[in-house]
Amino acid sequence: MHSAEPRHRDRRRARHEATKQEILDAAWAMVRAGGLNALSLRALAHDLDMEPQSLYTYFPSKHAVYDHLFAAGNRELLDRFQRVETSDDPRHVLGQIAHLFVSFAADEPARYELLFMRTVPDFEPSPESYALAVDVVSQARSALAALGLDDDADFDMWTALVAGLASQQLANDPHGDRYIRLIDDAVTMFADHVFGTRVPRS
Amino acid sequence: MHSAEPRHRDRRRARHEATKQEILDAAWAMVRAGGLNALSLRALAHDLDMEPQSLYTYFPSKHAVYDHLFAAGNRELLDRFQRVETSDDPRHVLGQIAHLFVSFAADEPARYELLFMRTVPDFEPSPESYALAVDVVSQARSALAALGLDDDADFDMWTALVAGLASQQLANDPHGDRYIRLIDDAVTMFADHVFGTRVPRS
DNA sequence: CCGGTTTTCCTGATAGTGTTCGGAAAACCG
DNA sequence: CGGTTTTCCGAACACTATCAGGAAAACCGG
Repeated sequence: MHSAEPRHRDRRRARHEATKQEILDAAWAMVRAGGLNALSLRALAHDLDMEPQSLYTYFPSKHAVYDHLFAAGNRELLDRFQRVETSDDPRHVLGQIAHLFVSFAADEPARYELLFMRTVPDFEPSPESYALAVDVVSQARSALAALGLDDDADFDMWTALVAGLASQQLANDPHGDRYIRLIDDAVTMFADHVFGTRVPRS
Repeated sequence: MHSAEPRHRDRRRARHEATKQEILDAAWAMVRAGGLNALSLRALAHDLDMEPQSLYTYFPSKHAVYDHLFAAGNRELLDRFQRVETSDDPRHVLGQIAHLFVSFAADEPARYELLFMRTVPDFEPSPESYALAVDVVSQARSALAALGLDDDADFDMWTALVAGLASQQLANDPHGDRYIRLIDDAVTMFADHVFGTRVPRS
């Protein structure tokens, strides 16, 4: 079984993909430094010692760059999901997921905003990238289903709670842990609710 | 006790404020129709049959327009807060607040985004407008305190929960009620948690 | 009604954005 | 070396917010 394409194509593609990655790296750096909307093709080209128009050799538009960042972000999140340890204690699993998610947000606010808030005007992910986002959701959904939570309402409640903690953390205390430290309590609250346990308060 | 300023000043100010309001109305319409970032000074001026530069007679910048919308939004929200009925049942009060807030978001997504998400690049409210936003928060805080919830952690948990419901509603089902119908359940969950009640599930 | 003051408005220009076109330059490989 | 493909850039377009200066208009006291 051999490739139908000549090898020099591969090498060209390799170079192409290489500089494409350079552009994406520079884009990440720019976005990390100045926020999602600080991404400018002119500044990006300047950082890479080229003219802005040259970027169009690698990406058909600025939104396409965002789209790649979007896809990469979802892959990273999906990857972290895979690392969740299974456990007999549902609360332990829920706690891991919540921490995973809020940490993902706090680690790089811009990335979280790109994936979950509509911070970039008019940006919509491509079908392929959107599929990754759907994967993330279904991953979470099946993780909860494995705990016996197969009701849609329970899932929606869970996502609202966790997303609420994440976005409040970013908005009100981006460098602190004001909402992060509420996570365990939130997990308890949610678990008590869906599993039905007595909750006397000290 | 008479005014120190001559009357013609008042009349000029009146006209000034009148067209200022016209601009804001047109801005609301534009934002309502096409989202927060659809606000363009050129289009705005066109709608009002004037040149874009003339707008600068009434607002020093585009952000100043946003700022007025921001302030008006906060006043509206504050107003709705005032309408909350007092009750012996804390859950009833919490339910009202939650519904109030999520409805406020669902009624006009753009307004909610302006107040609570950072959808407009580089926009920051003026000190006066920000003071209104602080008022909203302290209003909510004292409403919860009146129910015996004077712990900061409880308040943060509450805002995270409600904000999570609101933002998920806007993001995933803007024209439906997928998260709105979870509100009562969310209130129960929160109340059970903070007040410590038994919650067996059917 | 007139004259001076104030307010409003527009013409023209600046600097910035993403993007398209067309051709030159460079890289590549048989 | 020759021909093909890929990469790059100069010029230009359409759009954005905004600034400067002067003309037009509104206003009001005399």
